[in-house]
Amino acid sequence: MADTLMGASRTARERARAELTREIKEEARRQLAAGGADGLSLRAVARQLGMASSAIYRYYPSRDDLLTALIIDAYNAMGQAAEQAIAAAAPAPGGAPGPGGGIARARWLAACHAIRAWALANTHEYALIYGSPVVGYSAPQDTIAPAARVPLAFVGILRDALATGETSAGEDGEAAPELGTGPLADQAAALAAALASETPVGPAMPPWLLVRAVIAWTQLYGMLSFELFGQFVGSFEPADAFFSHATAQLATFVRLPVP
Amino acid sequence: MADTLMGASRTARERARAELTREIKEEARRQLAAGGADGLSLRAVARQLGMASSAIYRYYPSRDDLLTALIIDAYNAMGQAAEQAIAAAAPAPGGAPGPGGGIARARWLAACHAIRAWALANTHEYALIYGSPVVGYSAPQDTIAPAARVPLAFVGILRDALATGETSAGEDGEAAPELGTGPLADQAAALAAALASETPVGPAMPPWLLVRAVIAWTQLYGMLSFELFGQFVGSFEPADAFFSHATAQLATFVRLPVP
DNA sequence: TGTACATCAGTGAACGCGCGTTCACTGATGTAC
DNA sequence: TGTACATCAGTGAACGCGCGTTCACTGATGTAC
Repeated sequence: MADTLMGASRTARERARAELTREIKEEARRQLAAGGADGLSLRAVARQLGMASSAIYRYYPSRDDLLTALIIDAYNAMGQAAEQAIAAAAPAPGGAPGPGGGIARARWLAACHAIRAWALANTHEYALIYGSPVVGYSAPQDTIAPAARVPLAFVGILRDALATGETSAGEDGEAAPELGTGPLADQAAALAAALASETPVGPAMPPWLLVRAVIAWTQLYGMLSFELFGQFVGSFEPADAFFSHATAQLATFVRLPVP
Repeated sequence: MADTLMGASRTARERARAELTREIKEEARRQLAAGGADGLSLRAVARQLGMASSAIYRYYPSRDDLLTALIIDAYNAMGQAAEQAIAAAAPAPGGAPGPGGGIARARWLAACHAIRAWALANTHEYALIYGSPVVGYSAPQDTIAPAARVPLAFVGILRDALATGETSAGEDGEAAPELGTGPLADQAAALAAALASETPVGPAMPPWLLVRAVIAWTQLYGMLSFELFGQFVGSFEPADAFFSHATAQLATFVRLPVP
């Protein structure tokens, strides 16, 4: 009976295949960290694993497929880092979150710092997903859901804040005119509608706040890229203090006030 | 006597050398635009120019030197685009600029849009200088002055605005505490001092405004990279409206108010 | 439980490609007398 | 102005390298009776 466990004992072949698939990807990630996306070579991976280079093709039909797997993993790892930080920032031991505790702000800042920590620890994986595109490679559909994890996590924080009333941004028309009418207002409204229909629970994001969130997101990304790609050398390096300062301002910018 | 002109008639050899050096660089830039930095090959350049691949080495001692030349050119081209836009935004037909005309803001916005236009028109050159670093290449000293042109142009706008009184940010201590004390305040003060000693004329940049300028600069860069590297696909693409909106907010953020 | 056949992981040789860089050389351009 | 020598651009062959991918094959693992 011990044989019929969960699937832990699928055939030996299947277990070996799963394990090798993982090992190949891990070795590939190691080479990515060493030499960037262009330094990743199937032959070198095979060599390191002590197998013939042609054997790799039993697991990944081409180099691009291996790259895609790494890209998806990178998006997911970054997304997970953000999500875990968000969860840890507000343990929510049961019951509704307190109304004025600044929980959303804490979550926001925690997510920003977790993303930076992940990026600093995984420079080349970060470059793989947010750096200049790899020439001759076009990302398949499978990457878009993982790529959306981080943005969605940020949006989630804001929607929760609207739901708990931590931010009152949704109600009055006060800041709405900042968008005016025009293409941007249309794009933002369309995106807000798409978000609302995907996860219909809770309050909808007002379009203008969505735009602010995207601004914050590009800002975060710009800072990380500057730091990782060496544009801060000689000015704000190390960038810890600058990053903390800027993210705090960003949190306020997306209407998550200091408690 | 017509022979002794400016230098237009250095020896035939020297003229030929200068011309070929330029042609090699131009062909290299063409290949860069086609295939990115990794698609740039000395052999392909030579082929296109109808010469032996070894001949390139009479002009550039190695592939890295050619890359460096392209990088410096890219920084300079982008810097020039910004500077020209700034100059054009305020023709200054003589006499002191009017006190409350919003000239500095116009300059700021013009610079942002000029930079975006340049980046959109020269995607791969942009990626070369602001994308993920080329593996195995480390930028020599010669690149740092050209790289500073754009940031210095932005700082110049702000200093002019302080000088003309278009922004009164320098006088009161109002916003100063936003930095507090700590590493960031120190870094900003050091950078402000370095800037002041480089170009001693005019008012010094208050450190907190300098930090805001850097935030704006990272934001601008983040938006451009998102747009160019395809992260806006399906949301704010085309990004014209978003960009205009965000840069307008940034101008206000660095204390260049709407007129 | 034991045998016959099908599946599939892994091999090793090969194809065809392109690259950066070096080197001894030829022949044209420049310079000094 | 004319000759003798030095400089230097450009050649073509070669070195040594690594890559992605294909293909016919061997041998182990799984499956059906």
